[in-house]
Amino acid sequence: MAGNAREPGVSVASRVLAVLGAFDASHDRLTLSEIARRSGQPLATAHRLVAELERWGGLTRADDGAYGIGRRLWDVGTLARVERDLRDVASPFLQDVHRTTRETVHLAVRDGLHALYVDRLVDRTTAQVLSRAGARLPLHATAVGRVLLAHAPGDVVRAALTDPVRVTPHTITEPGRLHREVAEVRRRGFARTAEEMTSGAWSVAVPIALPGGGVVASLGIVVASPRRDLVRLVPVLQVAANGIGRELPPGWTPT
Amino acid sequence: MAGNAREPGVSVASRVLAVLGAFDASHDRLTLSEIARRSGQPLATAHRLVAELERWGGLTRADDGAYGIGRRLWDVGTLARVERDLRDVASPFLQDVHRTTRETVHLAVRDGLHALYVDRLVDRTTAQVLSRAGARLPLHATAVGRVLLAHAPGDVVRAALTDPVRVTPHTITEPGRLHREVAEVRRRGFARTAEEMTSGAWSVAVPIALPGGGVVASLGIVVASPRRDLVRLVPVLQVAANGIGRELPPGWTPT
DNA sequence: CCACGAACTTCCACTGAGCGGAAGAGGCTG
DNA sequence: CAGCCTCTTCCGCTCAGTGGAAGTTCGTGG
Repeated sequence: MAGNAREPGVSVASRVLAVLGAFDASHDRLTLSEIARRSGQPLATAHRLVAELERWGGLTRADDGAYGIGRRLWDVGTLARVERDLRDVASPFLQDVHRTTRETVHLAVRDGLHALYVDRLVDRTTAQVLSRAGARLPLHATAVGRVLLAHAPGDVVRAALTDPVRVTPHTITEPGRLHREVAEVRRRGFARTAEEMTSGAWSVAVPIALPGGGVVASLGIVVASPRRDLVRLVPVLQVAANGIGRELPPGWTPT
Repeated sequence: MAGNAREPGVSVASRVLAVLGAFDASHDRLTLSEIARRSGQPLATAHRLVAELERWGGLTRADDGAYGIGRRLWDVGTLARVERDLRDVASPFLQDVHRTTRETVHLAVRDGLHALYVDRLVDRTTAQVLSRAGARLPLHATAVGRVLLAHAPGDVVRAALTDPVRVTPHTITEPGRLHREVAEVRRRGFARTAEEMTSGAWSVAVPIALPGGGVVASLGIVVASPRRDLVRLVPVLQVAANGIGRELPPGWTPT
């Protein structure tokens, strides 16, 4: 009489992926029950899948019973090709920028309606105000995001600027003003934000374009004080951005 | 009369994982047929799984039809906790070392019988002689590997030094000599290699230990010429390694 | 121009792998 | 020690998954 009312139409593969999807930047350690809840699966089902993933090395279980992403998935992820090309090419330039400015440097691409941070460089002394690599932040409230938006298709811009989230008291959320701001970014070639994503963080960013002209990523810098001369750093970023663009494989596209 | 002779005992989850397992450092782009072959599955089966993975964002398909690891898996991998803690803590120190020496810096942990490179910093100008982050190299032929070996359990040392692979003409492969070398590394606190893994690459490495004493990782530097004074860099590495060890969460362990 | 092969995509009916409710085990708390 | 939580194990029903085969697309060379 074992009960059974299996929800139909759900493939096993998608259940496995739902388990992985239960993890995100703010939930990188989950107990079995949390995984079950977040992936929308019965406990017993989650249990079986999690056990299998753990056996393979995709998940690891800590002493306290919580699961985390395992080494095996880490290194599979490492193989993601395009982000890797970009990171490899960009890495020395990020170091150059960091060396001359001593500030936090960010490299981001657009992923749908988010800025995806593919690399960053922080100073040991600097407060860890911002996103780790792999983080996704809204396009409208970050300098790199605005740059990416300024070079995105019209429908993406419209979607991103419809009902933008207020993140801090300084976040600009009026669509009209954001549209003007984005146009301005396109015109002058760099974006600027002041405490719109994180209190105590000011930022500038420039586009990274291929020699052909397509903008594929954005390079930004974040400082922890409202420096009047932040725009003076723009040329430094531009030199680095040009260098990165030139060294990327010709037809490079994100994803 | 659809034929059917399903191989029993193979779970769907393991099939999905087999697909992911088909990718590795030297096979980061695969066609459907290659995936099917490498994961040991019928083409139709691989096709279905791959399609589902692609829909989720775990794989991406390039214009030429080849599949690669997708963004979604990249960022799930990014969440792997422990390596991330280590990388986050170590990153500024790697930059310090790189800034003062201008040489390639490597951070590795032991994963079974391999040195797993969790981070690296290369100079733009330096020849890209070595491993990317995520690479696994043999323990016996790399400086970081020898350091890790010097602080590994006896059975690991024996396993690693049984029939060691010859990678270059300079690779030391006599087990006896390697055992003595490893003991020497443990005694003097750093390891040194000369073109044993890559021709034209010389290296030194030191252990990263927790305040409690356990060695959890290794920090190394690689140069492209046989500098007599390579050992002079050891103190720099040690300062950085001590700093990393101190900042790691108290009971930190790899994996 | 067509035959051939290789890689990919779609189809479909059979069947065992997966399902999940339930019960049991362990652990913490008041 | 009762109540509550999380985790683990069990098991018989059933539908999701399976994979051979046929169809499609593309490139090659005769």
